[in-house]
Amino acid sequence: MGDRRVRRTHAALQGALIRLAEDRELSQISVADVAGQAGVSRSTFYDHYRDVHELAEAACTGMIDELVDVMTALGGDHGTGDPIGSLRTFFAALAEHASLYRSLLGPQGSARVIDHIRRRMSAAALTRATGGGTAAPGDPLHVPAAFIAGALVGVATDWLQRGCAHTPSEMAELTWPILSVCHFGTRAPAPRP
Amino acid sequence: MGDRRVRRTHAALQGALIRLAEDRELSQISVADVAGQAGVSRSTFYDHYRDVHELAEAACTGMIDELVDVMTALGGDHGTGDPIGSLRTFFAALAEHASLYRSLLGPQGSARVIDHIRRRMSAAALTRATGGGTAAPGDPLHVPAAFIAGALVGVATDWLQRGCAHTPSEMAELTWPILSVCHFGTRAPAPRP
DNA sequence: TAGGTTAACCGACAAGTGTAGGCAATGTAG
DNA sequence: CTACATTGCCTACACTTGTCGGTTAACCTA
Repeated sequence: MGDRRVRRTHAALQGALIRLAEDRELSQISVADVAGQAGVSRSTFYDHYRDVHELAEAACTGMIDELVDVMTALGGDHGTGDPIGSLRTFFAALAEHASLYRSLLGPQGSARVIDHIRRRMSAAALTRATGGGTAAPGDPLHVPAAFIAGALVGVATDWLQRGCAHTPSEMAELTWPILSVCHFGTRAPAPRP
Repeated sequence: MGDRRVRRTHAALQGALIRLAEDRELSQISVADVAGQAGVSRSTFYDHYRDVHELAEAACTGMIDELVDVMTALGGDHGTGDPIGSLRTFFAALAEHASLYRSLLGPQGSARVIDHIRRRMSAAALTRATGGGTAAPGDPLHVPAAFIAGALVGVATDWLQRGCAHTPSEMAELTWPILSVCHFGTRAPAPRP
């Protein structure tokens, strides 16, 4: 199990895609491009991934931990931790590879990657909301989790598409006032009459 | 101007795509499929649209008015109107063409369509926030607009992917408590100390 | 209705996609 | 170290994609 050749090929393909997606739109990257950049034959690509989108999903799983962490680090109602600092880390991680994320999340990007990132962030928020426990498939807590995850993905995408007009710190300061009032850390949010 | 043939071909292609996307994933729909279903030659397709994603974007622009309207209809801080009713309309419009929207917004969907819907909803929210005026490119109000738009797209996508487990009314009731506290109708949101 | 305009179709082309079978090199287990 | 299993590569194939000119027919305007 865990053949060394497989790990090498996976790393080569994922690295090649990341490199290419930094100066080109994802839709303009062909399987042949990736295989060539990775020094791997085209048929080998298909031995591991079905298409470019599947590779992109695999490639970003190793990159988005910093993005997902923001969901668990956010204090929510409890006021613990440093939520603005977490948000700054979130936006800084995006800025670190701005052109890459713009290529993946923008209009020419991949619905698969967008869905994957949103899903992981939503799952993290849900885990936090249930206090580490697991939620039933029809649990209403899925709604606030998807709400927050989608909101942050939306803000991030909008920010990247505008060329990162604000600094990560400014974005954190602008986002927190809205996010803080979205009670997503409690099981029974109290409706406002 | 406005050649009748062009309108007919556009309608035929958009209708064909909508029909096909209702029982197949968007990624499994080829240009030849759409052209055949529309009774149009393949080269004619390329005379009007660059690829399936561009057609999908055009096809949904005529469908998402009900989705966009929720942004302007939401009362926000003013408490005017019937926000829960607007949200119900929003989710009901999604449910009306559930399999189509699932095909467009899901992992096998189109980043172009996702981005387009989010952008239009964000623009509507921004217009409402500025009271009908126009916002500068770097205006901080872009952040809450993108926040709300992304949140609703996220909730909608999550709901569709779970097979619409709740009714539109339930979704409206679940979404409103979170959405209502996100002050997006005022120019100067008051930060919480 | 007669005219020029232009959309739609056709055929063909290079390039990319996805799949299959066979072969050589590498890795792992014994 | 040896033997077996697996990986990666090569070749080849049918198919799709995106783009050309050139032709026919429909459309708008006057």
